Amino acid sequence: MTEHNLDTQNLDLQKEHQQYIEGLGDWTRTHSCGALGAGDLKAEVCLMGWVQFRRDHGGLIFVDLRDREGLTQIMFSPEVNTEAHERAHILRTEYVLAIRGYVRERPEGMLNPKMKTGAIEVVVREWKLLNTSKTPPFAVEDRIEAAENLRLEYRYLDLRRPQMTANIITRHKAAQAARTYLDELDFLEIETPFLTRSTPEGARDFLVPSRLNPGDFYALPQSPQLFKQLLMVSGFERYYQIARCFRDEDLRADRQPEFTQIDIEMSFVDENAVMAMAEGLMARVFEKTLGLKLNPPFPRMTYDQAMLEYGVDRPDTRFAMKLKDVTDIVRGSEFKLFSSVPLVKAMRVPGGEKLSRKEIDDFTDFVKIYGAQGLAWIKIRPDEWQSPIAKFLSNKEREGLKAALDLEVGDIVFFQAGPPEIVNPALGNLRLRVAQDLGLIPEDQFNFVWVTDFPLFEYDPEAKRYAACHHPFTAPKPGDEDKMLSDPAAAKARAYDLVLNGSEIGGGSIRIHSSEAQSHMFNALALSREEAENKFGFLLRALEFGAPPHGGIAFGLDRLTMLLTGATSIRDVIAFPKTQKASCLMTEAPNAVSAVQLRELGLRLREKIQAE
RNA sequence: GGAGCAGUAGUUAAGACGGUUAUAACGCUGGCCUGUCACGCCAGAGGCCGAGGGUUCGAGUCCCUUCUGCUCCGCCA
Repeated sequence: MTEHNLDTQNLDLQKEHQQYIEGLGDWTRTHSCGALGAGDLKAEVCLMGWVQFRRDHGGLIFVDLRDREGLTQIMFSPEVNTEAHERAHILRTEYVLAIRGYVRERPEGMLNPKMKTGAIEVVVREWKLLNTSKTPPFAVEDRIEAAENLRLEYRYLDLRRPQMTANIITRHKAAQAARTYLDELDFLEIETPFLTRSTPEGARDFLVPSRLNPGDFYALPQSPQLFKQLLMVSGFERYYQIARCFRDEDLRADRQPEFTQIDIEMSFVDENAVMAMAEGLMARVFEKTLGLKLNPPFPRMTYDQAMLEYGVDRPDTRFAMKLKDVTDIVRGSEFKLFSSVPLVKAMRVPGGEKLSRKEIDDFTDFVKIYGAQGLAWIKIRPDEWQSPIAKFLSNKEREGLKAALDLEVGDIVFFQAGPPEIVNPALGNLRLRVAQDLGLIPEDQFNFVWVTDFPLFEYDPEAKRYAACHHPFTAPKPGDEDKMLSDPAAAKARAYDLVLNGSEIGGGSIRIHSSEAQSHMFNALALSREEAENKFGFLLRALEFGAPPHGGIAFGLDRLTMLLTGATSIRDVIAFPKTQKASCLMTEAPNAVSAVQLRELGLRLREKIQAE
């Protein structure tokens, strides 16, 4: 969109410089720009890379040459090669060079401690211009200021920035660590189809029209779930795949329409075996990417405990500030709200007494996002409890709260009262928000926790029926089979999520492996035999042919890489991500297609949208 | 489907109550410079103020519509 103006930056000059471009000839790169150090002194080297900065002093020219490994200062001096030095005046940012020269110690006092290779420099004997470059639309460096839409439009330049390069390399290392770990444990990497059958459960499918079957559609997989179970029936015993998955849902800072799972399935195992394997996998990934030693086994927490103490099913355990159910304590309170709702929970914030009215108002607005009506609070001061609701609280209620929450002078207590489906997310998310604002979350800490014993079903108030919480192939906890019909809300699943610093990075379950049990599940879901047959017939038939007990887990590689790199957006760990409207600013996908293409597919657009 | 934030030289931003020729820094171009490292100094070029409409004598500024990016709710088994 700014193409023309961008061209005016140095286009004429760059065109003029193109006459100096040469081929590689017989030159071979000997080192990367991040590799040279004091051990390479006097070595004759050949480097190739991009001009990061040039410092042209007229007499001497310094260039920081960049490749994916790092930066090395190279120096053009007329005393070494007059012609090479003279020609080097044309160098501009992002020009591509090959240089031959020798490594030397920098002169006394000229070391650059900020640079990994700051003790040395390469004196250029001869060089070739491999390519010129337009002036980039934003600086290719880490202290980035460019707006994200510009970065995404010129993604190939954004990826040249050392931080982005490092993120993609970390992602590679994580994937590679997973591959070698699983290979060592005799897992087989098996590909499953991208063009598959739409199963209108769960997320919205991306659909692909079939030219050979006019009117029919493939769906891109939301996950390889059914195929990996079928591979267990096939007897492969241990499968993994670093699998792309597709979901046509709205995007978030940690959600893209296509994302990558480390997808794993095992036969003849229970949940402990899957979890132990997963812990070893995490240990390997953290060792190979960050050089960090983890200490499995990871702590475990039931879903019920997570909801009680953290209000969310993915607790961030790097800090306390646990929620407390105080319903019974304030049951008879004169504060009408507290005595009339099903649930009252409280959260003590140590040192929160210093929060200003403005900050509390902001928190109040924050909980309203989650449907809360307001936010009650009490400041614990030496002389009094300062609060809009203090006057409603009896001495007995005060004593009860004090004991339950271990209240101390200087604290603030926040309350949420209402139905659990509002109280928990409101207070659980407020916990994170407050901790962030007050700096209570320790950085550089990796706290894993398994969340187990998820409910098997959740009630869908719109459809007025129970739906599978995980997916309908998840096995119930032993002993809960009867509850599936008699008390669905109480039935627990053999499902587990791995949570790291409040992010769900993996989840899985032990599956149903008998067709009777699977029929029982469909019964509980009020799915008729015909519906079940229509949607999952192939799986049901497969279960009738000797399916082994099996279960598995899938890790979100993107989210995992976010945590490994400290990236705040999933887009920063994906080479070519989509915007919030699911478009690619670089390729301008999605785009209109020609009338011919539509005709071949037997499709007609409802609203006439002319394709170019 | 909904809420919020943002959009002004290539980039990042400033722009008091609506009032002369829209600022700055970085980048870019030219010149000078043999130890810089985000080199420095001097000079210069560079603008559809996201788009469309309205109010007004007059709009970057006020109003309406719309587009784009970001964050969030819903959604994501």
